[in-house]
Amino acid sequence: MNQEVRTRFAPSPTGGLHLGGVRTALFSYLFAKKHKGSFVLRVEDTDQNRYVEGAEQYIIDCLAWCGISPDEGPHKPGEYAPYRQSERKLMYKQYALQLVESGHAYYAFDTSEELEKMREELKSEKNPSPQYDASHRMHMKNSLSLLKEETDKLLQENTPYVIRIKMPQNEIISFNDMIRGEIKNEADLVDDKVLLKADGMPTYHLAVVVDDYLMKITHAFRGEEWLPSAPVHIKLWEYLGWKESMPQWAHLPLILKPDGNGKLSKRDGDRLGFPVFAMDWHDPKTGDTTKGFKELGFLPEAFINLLALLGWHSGEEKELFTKEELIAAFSMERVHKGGAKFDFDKAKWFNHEWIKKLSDEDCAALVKPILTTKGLKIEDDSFLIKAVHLVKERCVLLNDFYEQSIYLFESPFTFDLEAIQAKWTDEKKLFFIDWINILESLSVWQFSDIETSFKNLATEKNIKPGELQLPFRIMLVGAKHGIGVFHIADMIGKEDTVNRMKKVLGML
RNA sequence: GCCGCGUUGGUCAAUCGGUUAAGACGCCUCCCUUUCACGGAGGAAUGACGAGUUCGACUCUCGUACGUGGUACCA
Repeated sequence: MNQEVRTRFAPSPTGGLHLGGVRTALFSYLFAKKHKGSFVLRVEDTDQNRYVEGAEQYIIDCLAWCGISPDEGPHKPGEYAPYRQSERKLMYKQYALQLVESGHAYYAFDTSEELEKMREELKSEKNPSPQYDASHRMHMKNSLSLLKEETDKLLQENTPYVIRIKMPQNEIISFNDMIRGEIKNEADLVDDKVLLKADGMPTYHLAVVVDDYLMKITHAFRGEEWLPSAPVHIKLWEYLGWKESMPQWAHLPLILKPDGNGKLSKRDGDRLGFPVFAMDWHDPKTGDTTKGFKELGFLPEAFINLLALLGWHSGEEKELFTKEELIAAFSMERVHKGGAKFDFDKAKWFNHEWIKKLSDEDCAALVKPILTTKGLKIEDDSFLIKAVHLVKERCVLLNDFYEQSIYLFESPFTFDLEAIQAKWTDEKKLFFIDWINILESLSVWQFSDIETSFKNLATEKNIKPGELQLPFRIMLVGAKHGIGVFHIADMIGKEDTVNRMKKVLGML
């Protein structure tokens, strides 16, 4: 069977897009592209209580930023539209009813109070979470326990109901996971999950099966947290008569918090000072903004690169991959089973490497808006490109370019005079006075002439050039950091160089 | 509680029965640079535990421990 590979990313639009979500999307994308297939975005908005305004567009924006845009989705309808589950509401009901008719599902009329009462009464130390399953369903109010006339009457009276799957008894449900191999579950241990809610919306369980079938999904990737409900989905595929078309499942390992154990949450990011969302998320309900990798100064190339290496490994020593290289190298056999702790230091290392790989021109284009919003005036793009070239290797995040290059654009306001005064002498002062005269007489202002005149004069005055470089640096930068001093002088020009020198000389 | 999944240095990880158990991040030392980085050279640091299979086990099997996920009319 040479059918086209189709994978999907199916998030629910309830808030910011988590690292783990992006990685699931990334792996689905890489797998699809590796096999020349399609990657679909399906919005799982079946819980109307959790719907958050703007979250869907935000997800689309995040994927676009990462460079893993879906081939089909609500924003780009293909032949399986609509891609929003709320808009497919009516389709699900017919399948739920089909299941009732074939005896694999049933109506349940229990109110939430009754369910709660059942759980409360059955709860014991040995069984802290009683389930709605074969052992109890005949004691509940449903079309299995009720007479047919009673059920019909309730339905005619428009009594609210849900449709639940009737899980089989004495059966081992097994399936093959692409990452974990054969997974077995005892059907008796799985409860009769709700398929169709009282509001007519499907639950995830029904919707994921129906949509994966209708959208011809061939490989379904999702987080490990779905493993326990997989048997329900397997039975659904079977009961609906679609078993031959069931996608291959892959349950991805979790991304864990760096300290301790457990799933990485937004709270961990806040606590430990790093983002968890791909891009800034503005919560319309609380008005809060949560920082994203993009706004912190990450490159999308670095972001997907680091995510790909969290749970997957090529087997070779190479760690830096472009998206195309990831597509070429990706394989499910090399995806890990165990969860990976997120390491922000390593994440920053990836970004640093990617910044160094970026061309000066491309880098400058990304840096320009950052510098201008922080108040720097950039009149000349070629100057910016030169500046970027000079400071690039010391910037880990795009935002670092501001403090690493500000002295190329503006004169410093504060000076670390102590650093000069510690070893200051009259001879050194005379040196700078004489050197200013020489610099002012230079007809051409260029790196090599500046450096040569500096060294020649130092030799002439019998002072070690190194002893003079630190004071010179403080005059130009204000502090003990930055690129080579003669490069700075070259960049800021004769007038500015001399002015900065005179200003500090006057302070000593 | 029950069920599922997992477990190689601090972290990411290679190894698909035989190696001195790679490499990267981070950390430490030194060199380069009289700034800060980059770069270079070194260093410390790993198979949860117990059985079994085998000539031989990090690799296979079982058990234990630990961790984690699930146990909703949320996904």
